[in-house]
Amino acid sequence: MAQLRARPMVVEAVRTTAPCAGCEARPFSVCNALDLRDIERLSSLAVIISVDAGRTFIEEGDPAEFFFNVTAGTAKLFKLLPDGRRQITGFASMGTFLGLAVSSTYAFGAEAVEPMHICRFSRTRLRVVLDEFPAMEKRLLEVASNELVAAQEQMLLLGRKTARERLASFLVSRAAALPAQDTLLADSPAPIDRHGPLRVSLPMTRSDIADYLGLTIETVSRTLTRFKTERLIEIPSASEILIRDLALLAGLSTGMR
Amino acid sequence: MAQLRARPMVVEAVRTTAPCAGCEARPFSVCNALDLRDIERLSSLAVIISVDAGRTFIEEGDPAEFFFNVTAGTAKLFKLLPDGRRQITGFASMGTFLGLAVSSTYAFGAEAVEPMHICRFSRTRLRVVLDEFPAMEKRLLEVASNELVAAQEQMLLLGRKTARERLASFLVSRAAALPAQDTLLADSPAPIDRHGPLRVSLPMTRSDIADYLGLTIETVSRTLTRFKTERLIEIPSASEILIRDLALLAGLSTGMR
DNA sequence: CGGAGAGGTTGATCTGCATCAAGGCAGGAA
DNA sequence: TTCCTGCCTTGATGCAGATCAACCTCTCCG
Repeated sequence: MAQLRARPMVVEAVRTTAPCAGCEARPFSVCNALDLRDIERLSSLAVIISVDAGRTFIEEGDPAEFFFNVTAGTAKLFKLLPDGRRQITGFASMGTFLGLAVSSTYAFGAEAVEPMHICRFSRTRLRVVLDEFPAMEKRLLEVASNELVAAQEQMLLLGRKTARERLASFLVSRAAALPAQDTLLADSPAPIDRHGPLRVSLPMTRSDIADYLGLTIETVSRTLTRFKTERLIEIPSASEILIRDLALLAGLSTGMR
Repeated sequence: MAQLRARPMVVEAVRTTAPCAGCEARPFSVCNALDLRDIERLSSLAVIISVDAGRTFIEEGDPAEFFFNVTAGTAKLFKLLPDGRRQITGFASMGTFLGLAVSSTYAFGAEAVEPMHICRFSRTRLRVVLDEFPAMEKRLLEVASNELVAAQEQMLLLGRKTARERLASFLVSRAAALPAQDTLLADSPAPIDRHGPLRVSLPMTRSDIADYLGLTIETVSRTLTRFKTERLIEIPSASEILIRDLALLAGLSTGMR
């Protein structure tokens, strides 16, 4: 259970001032609450940074100087125990807003699992702007509320579900998040109850999945293999899963058998 | 792991329109963001209800018609799996605001563990008022952010801590929450690092504690007994714990030994 | 092309906590 | 008082998932 991990240093490549107006992530993010004129104002505060895969860009306990908005790539958010045990509390992808804590230090760390682009704001300066734009503050409250609901769902998973149910839940939630990731054209309201095969990408390692689900690498691997032999999924490559019957998997995730 | 539970009906005793001005819970709640004039306005929307111990007043999945503000007593918030497994996601006491979800249905259930007084607002009507009082909306964002941090801490507990560490964490967090509960006089910033004995009350049952920590009743009982034999705590009664060395317990809660 | 290293899979064994089982204890009703 | 009834404790046993240990399979780089 206890495994120590290296702590990569926080280094970032600052790129340029942000062109919010043409931002691809805007439709998915809190920034969308503003109209074009206000976006201009926001733009002046934002700095876009690039983060390499494996790079830690938020260190738990460090002074919380910035807010972040993910515009490309995926990060894992995590908390550590002194002996190195790790709990991943979530994955952040395009449109995710980070750094909501009221405290003056970050309550969690964040590390890129894929190369990322991140929009960075000074906390103090964004706070001033937020007072001018109540629409954005309202949007942030919505985001926080949704994350709270997701967090409660994850507590149910971690506290009461079996390994099988955890993996099933994970795959189903990945599948549910899909349309926001690739179907930019269709404006359909998320085909969650689809039956046909569904391709899910897993940019994170088995170790990350294990630390997210409160399991070990071995149990994750074994359980996925078992799903495969049961014809619930296919595993074309380690980072890609094909769901053959989403409804069945969804049932499994809540303990139906 | 699977135990079915009875589902008590939702019945509430409506009392009267709320006198927010003299509300004892106000210093602890979001309402404190408003000045006396605005409080008057808020008062007109609030209805105070009494809830008996054991009564469910929020049913998971029901239409989310109300916001709630706890003014007295304690509630457990929980999510259920179809087979009856339960995860308690938190306890709500004086000052706690409930019902933040954006969704149109409640994402969790709530049941009183002690007799309660609750301040109830119509969601739609409060929303209108919130637009007028950005200070309160801002306060809600703070509350949500803090709960998010607490939720992440709980995920770490549920995903990665041992039974001993979970119980230690639970007792320590109960002790940390103490000053807000009984020390109204002193304005000290929470004596978390105290060493002397510290009295903690546990209004919830062992079953509730188990469902909050992702354990069984038996493990909770055994672990507390072990703490007692190790002279870390005393147990004058089942609903009361005396912490003999908070610092030691706090160390235990993060895996130090 | 080969070799190294990181990540993934599979098998054998162990163990912390769950499950099953039996009392104990305190408070309320008759 | 005695008898419930709900909650808690304690003991014996079982098992899901952790741990320990190979081995496989990529991918990258010389």
